[in-house]
Amino acid sequence: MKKYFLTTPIYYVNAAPHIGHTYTTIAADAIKRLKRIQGYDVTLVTGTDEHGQKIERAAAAANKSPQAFTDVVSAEFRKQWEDLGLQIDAFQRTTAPNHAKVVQEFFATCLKNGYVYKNAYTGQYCVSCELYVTDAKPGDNCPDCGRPTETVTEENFYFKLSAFQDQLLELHEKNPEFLQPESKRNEVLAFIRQGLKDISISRTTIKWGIPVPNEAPHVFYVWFDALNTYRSAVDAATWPADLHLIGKEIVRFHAIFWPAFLWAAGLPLPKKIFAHGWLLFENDKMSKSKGNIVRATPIKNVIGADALRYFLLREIPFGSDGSFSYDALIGRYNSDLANGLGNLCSRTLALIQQNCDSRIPQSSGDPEIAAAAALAVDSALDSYEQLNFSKALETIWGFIGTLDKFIVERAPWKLAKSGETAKLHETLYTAAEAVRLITELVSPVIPESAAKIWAQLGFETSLDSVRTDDLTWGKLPVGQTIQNLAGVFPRADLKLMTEEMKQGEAAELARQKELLGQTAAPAEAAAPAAPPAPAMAEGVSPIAPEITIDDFIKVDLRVGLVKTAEKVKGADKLLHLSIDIGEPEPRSIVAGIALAYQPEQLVNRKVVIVANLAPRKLRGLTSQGMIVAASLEGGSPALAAFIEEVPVGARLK
RNA sequence: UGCGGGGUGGAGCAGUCUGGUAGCUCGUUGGGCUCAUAACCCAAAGGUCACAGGUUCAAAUCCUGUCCCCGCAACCA
Repeated sequence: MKKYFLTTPIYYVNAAPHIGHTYTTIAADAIKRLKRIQGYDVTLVTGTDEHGQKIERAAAAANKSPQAFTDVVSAEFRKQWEDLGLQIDAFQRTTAPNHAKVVQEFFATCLKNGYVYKNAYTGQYCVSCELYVTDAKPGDNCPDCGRPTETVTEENFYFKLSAFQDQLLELHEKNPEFLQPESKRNEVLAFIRQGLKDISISRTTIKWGIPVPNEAPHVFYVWFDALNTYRSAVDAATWPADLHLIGKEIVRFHAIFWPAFLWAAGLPLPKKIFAHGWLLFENDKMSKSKGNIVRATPIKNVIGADALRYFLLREIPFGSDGSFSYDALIGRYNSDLANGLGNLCSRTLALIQQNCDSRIPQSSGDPEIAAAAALAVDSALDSYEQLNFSKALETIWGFIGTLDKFIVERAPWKLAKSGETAKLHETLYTAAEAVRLITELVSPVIPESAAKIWAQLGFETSLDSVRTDDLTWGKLPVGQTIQNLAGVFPRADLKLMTEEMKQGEAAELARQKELLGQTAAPAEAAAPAAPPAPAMAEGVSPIAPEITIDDFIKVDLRVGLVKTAEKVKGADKLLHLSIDIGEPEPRSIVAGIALAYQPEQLVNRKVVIVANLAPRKLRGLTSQGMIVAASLEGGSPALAAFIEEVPVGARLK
C-alpha cells in the first residue's frame, strides 16, 4: 500500500498547549483521515521539543528539574491530542533516548561529509531567544525580543549552510510545490538571495540538550536537534516525509535549514512543506497582555471537538491568518452543523422511519441529484487535495442546500398521503444516499459526528474503512435498517455556551498554571517549533519570584517633575522628557509613552522615576532613568501619580 | 521609516495570478411549507468593488500615484 507520512511541528514545551497548537494538529489529523480515504497507509507524527535554556529557566522557576518539567508539559500535549480524539501514530520527544542517537549519528555523517566545522565566535547573544544578534554592538538590545544582549565568546560547531545556497535556490525555483502557500515561497527565495551564512549548531552555554559526541560541553542547538525529530519518530524506511505541516513562523527553518541538513547527511528531502497562518482572537493577536488566549479543552467540553474542527477548517482559508471568536464559532455551528447537516439528517431519517418502516427503500435515486452528487464529490476531493478545506466544505454544504431544496420540491410528506409510493421511495433513497456520501466526505473534518450519522444510517462497519471507491452513487444498501435516531448537532444557545466556554477557559488556565508551577516563568511566544501566539496567562500576570527588603531597597524610586517633553523624531512611541528630581540638572529620560500621552499633558506633572537605573541610549538619546507606570491591557501605560502634594525628589519606599 | 497583509451591500469573506453577467455565509423584510433541530424552501431590499489617473471595445481584476487599517521591526530603562 502507498505510504503517506506527515508531521506537525514539534511543539516547544515551555508552556502548555493552546488553541494555536490545536489548530495545527487538528489540520494534520484531518489530512491524515483524508489520505486514508484515498487509500494511503498514513503515519502522523507530532511531539515535543524539550531542550534549551528557556526550558531550563521555566523548569527552575517551577522548582523542577528540566526533565521533570518537560515530562509534565509533554504529557499535557499528549493528553490534549487524546482528548480531542486525534489519530496520532507517533508522539516523539526530543528527550527520547533514540532521538539523541539519531541526532548524534546525523551529526557524525555531516561531519564526515565535511559540512560541519568548529569555530570560535564572539558576539552579542540574546539569552531569551537563544540567538546571536548579528551586527549588534555591546549594549544593544535584541531586535526580536527587545531584551539586552550579552557579550559572549563561545566555541561552536558550525554548519556550512553557505555551501547550499545555489542548491536551495534551485530547489525552490524549480519546485514551486515544495513550499506552500506561494507567498511563503517568495519570502524564502528572497531570503536565500540575500546570501546565506553558516549557522551555529551547538552551544556550550546550555546544559539541557543532547551532547555532541566526544565534545563536552557542547550540546546541540535547537534546530539541529528538533528537526531530526521528524526522522527519529519513525523507522528509517518511513523517511522522507510527504508533508511537514508548520506554522508560518518557522518557515525558514523548514524550507532552508532542513533541506540543507538533509543534503549534508545524504538523505532525501521531505516532499512538501505547508505553512498555515496565525490564529487571531477577534482579529487581535493572542497575547498574554491582552488576556485573550484560548484553549481547546473548554471549547470541546461545551460544544464538542467536531464543532471546533469544523470551525477552524471551514472559517479560515488554509494558509491565511484566521480569526477565532466564540460568536463566530457558535454561529458556524448553528447555521452549518445544526441547521444544515444535522437537520438534513434528521428530516431524512425521520421520513424513512415514518414511511418506510425504518428501511432504506428500493430505488436507484434521482438522476439529477446523483449527477450533482458526483460533481460535488469531485470538486470537494479536488479542493481537499490542495488542502483547501474551506473550499471543500463550502462545496459540500452547497450540496446540502441542493438536497434541502430537493426535499421541499418533492414534498415526500405529500407523496405519502397521496400514495405515490414509487416517487416517495425514490425521493427518500436519494436523500439517504446523499447523506451517506456527505457523511463520508465530511468524515475527515468531523469524524466523531460523521461516525454517529454513519451508525444511524445503519452501517455497522467503521467509517474509517471508507475509501474513494465508495464515493460513488448507489452504494447505500437497499433494505438496510436505520438506527437510533438522535440529533447529532443540537442547536447551541449563544449566550449560554459562550458563558460556559469562558468559565471553562478560566478553569483550564488555572489548571495549567498549577501544572507548570505557580511562578512559572512567563515564557513567551516565538518558541521555535510552536505555532502562533504567545503562551501563558490571561488577566493578572504571574507574580514575580519573592525578594527581600534588601533587594527592594536597591531600587531608588523618586518623585520627579516634568520640565519639558517632546516627541522623539522618527519614533512613534518615544517621548524625550527632562525631569527634575531635585538634582542640579534635570534628568534626560526617554519613555515609551507617546501613544498614550501628548507632550503638553505631561509638563508640570509629577511622576515617579527609577533614579538609579543604568543609563541607556535610545534612538540616540540618553535616558537616565525610567518612568513608573501601570501596564494596561494592550500594553498601554498609565503613569503613577499621587493624590497628596509631594515634594520633588522624595524617595518612595 | 522599512517589510508583510488588507480596504468588495449591515457583519464576515470569495473573486484579482489567467480583464468580459459582482458571488457566498450570516443578518434584515415579505411569502411558502410542516418531514425536520423555532428548522427548511422561495422572493426582495442593500454595493459608484478605498480614492484619483492611465491602458483597453471592456477594469474589482492590469499599470501609476494617493489615502486608510492591521501585524512585525526599527525605538516602549
